[in-house]
Amino acid sequence: MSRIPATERRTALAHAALAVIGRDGLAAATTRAIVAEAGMSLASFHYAVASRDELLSDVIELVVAGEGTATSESLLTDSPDLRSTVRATFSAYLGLVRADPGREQAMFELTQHALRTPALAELPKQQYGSYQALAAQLLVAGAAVHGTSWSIPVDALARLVTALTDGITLAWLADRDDAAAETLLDLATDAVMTHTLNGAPE
Amino acid sequence: MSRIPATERRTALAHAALAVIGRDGLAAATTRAIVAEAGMSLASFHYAVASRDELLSDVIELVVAGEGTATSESLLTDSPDLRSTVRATFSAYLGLVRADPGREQAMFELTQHALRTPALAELPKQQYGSYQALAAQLLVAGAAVHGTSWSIPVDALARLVTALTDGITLAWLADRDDAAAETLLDLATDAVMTHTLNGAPE
DNA sequence: GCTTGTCTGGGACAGTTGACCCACTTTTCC
DNA sequence: GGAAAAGTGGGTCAACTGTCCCAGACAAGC
Repeated sequence: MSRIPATERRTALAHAALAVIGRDGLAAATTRAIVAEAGMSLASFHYAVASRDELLSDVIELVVAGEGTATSESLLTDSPDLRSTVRATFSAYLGLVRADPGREQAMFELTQHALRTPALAELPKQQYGSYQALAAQLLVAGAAVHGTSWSIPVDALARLVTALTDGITLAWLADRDDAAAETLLDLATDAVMTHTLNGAPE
Repeated sequence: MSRIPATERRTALAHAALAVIGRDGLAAATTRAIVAEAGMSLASFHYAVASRDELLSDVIELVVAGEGTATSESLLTDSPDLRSTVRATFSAYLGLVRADPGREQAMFELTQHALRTPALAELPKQQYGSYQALAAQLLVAGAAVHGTSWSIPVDALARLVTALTDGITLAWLADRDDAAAETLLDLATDAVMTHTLNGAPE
């Protein structure tokens, strides 16, 4: 193993941990599994980071910073009207979930674990703030493209969008029912489109 | 410890496990913690159940059977109109979450663990089927009381309601923002009311 | 060139966990 | 009443986990 400064090792470990969690789950992300994924020796772990929980904190910060979450570029499409845009964005998101279910499940597992761990209890708040900020950004951009705006505060609508995507994801993870998921995407689109300035859900 | 038949011990262990998971999380629900909660000796555990995962399977079946989930009686209220009923039911649900956050978190943890465990992988499908059936039941009952019905299949609407409640719960668990949760309840109500026969969301 | 500080590898340790074994007691049933 | 079955308790085991230690290798600065 070549010599790598501790700070670099730290971020490499966080990335490795995220990979392991996505593939095998949080419970399988032991210190040994993480260093194996990163190609390091076990001693490097505690040289770079004080404890496993501290590394998990780094992992969540990684998620908050946007990695692990989809970027707005990958979700925002150009469609003839706002309704199509919203629907296409929901659809693109579901596509990401279906392409890598483990990664999305990793987000839930990290949240649940952080909520149960006093030292990490503040992180889910940031995590969901990050999600909602992404949703808000997409909502503003989508409305702007089609020269419209929303009839209620974007923050409130962003929270709705985040709740919907979480719910859509959990339901699909549980039963993998593609048809039902598509129908739910339609309803989610309706729910958002109710709050356009012109008001008409059609 | 008095003598108890193995089948009774098995259900008692499942209830104890659910209590431990709700209080301390799934990771803390070790065989020793569970038997301590149930007031049994460790040997009784493996006499009543073959493995820890088998007991967790029982726990999820408990959830599917309705325990751990709110009953429709506790959620269905009588309100002057359908919109008020829907809104009050959402509100009652959020009240349950706020009263015992750990219990609702336990549901998520059980789902995530089951999804990662091949032997339990089928259970989340039943779990979410159970949630959606409860939602469908509430939707039908609510519409019937006010002499209306829904403009789309109840199953599809039930999936939307379940997705919304999951999303509302996760967001509240993460940031404990009561005001934002109330606003989100309004939007969730709008999303459901869009699909009444008369159509008007007002 | 040599000292100082940074990094690395292998090994070790204590604690916890799921599982299990065996001797014992209690119930059941003939 | 006695044999068979059912249930109980304590102790034990191997595996795994997070953490740490220490001897050595490398890089940087004087």
